[in-house]
Amino acid sequence: MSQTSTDILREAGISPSSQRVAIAEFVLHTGSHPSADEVLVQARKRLPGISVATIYNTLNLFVEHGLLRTFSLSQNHTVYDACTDPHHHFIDDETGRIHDLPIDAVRVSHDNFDDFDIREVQVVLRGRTNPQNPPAKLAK
Amino acid sequence: MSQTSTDILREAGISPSSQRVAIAEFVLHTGSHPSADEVLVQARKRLPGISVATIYNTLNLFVEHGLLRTFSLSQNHTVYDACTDPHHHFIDDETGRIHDLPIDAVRVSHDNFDDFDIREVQVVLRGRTNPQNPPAKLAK
DNA sequence: ATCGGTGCAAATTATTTGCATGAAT
DNA sequence: ATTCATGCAAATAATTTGCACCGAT
Repeated sequence: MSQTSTDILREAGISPSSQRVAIAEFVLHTGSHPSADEVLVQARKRLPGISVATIYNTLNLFVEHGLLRTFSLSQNHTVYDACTDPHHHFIDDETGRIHDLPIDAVRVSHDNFDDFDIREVQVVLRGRTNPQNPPAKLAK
Repeated sequence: MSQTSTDILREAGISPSSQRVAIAEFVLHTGSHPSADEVLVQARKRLPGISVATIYNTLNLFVEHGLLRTFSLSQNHTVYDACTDPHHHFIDDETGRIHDLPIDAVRVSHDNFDDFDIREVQVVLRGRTNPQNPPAKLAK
């Protein structure tokens, strides 16, 4: 980690309270796409008393300051994605797990629409994760 | 309308109770992408006493039987989309309104992934709706 | 009378609001 | 002493569960 969470928060213009650092420590450095609930569990490992409301408010704050992006999946799951390089997503139908795909693995082109000014293109691929992978990858 | 809601429900293997018909009547025929709440309002116009739980349970039932698809937008909004022809979506940043795009207005190609078996490709474009349209379209 | 299907009240889960506390001037 | 930021309890909104009722056998 080249920069501490505290530094990242300061640079984003957020004052680094202990609660915020506890949350940042996990959510800005995980490759997973955690829900608010998962963030709560991890943050409590560092700061046991932290409240649910603070998790939500802090995650919203991070989103407003561009440190995170929300990603709204099927019904009951809003998920947070650390804003690193742009990428696309694959969602496993069975487990719901989200995998990042390199941006250039998916190409999109579209017509010009008179009525729409397009700012962002979001591609979600869905399907199954193959059990019979290249064996090397299965090694544990 | 070539087929009544009752017929559609029967064909899908759902017995057409009055509540279900009241919901189907709106949600299977609207071009909009209503939330559960909007469905509630419309269904109550036909059947004033219908409960919120019935709306949710019925919408879930329709989804299971392939009559609807859910579409999960930013945080607090799950929305239902009648399963007609495949299409993509444009979401207005300001209003949150969803517009359908013809399927062939967007082209996607992607690498073959060893690990993933892709069943569905979902493209969401986001941005602003242009106020300065071809004037004809603005006429009211 | 029993059983499966239906609808809804109540319970649960997710998220936001508003206020109490503390730090900075 | 006043102001503003912060965190959290409580309120609200969204969704699911489980049971009571009704119609068919």
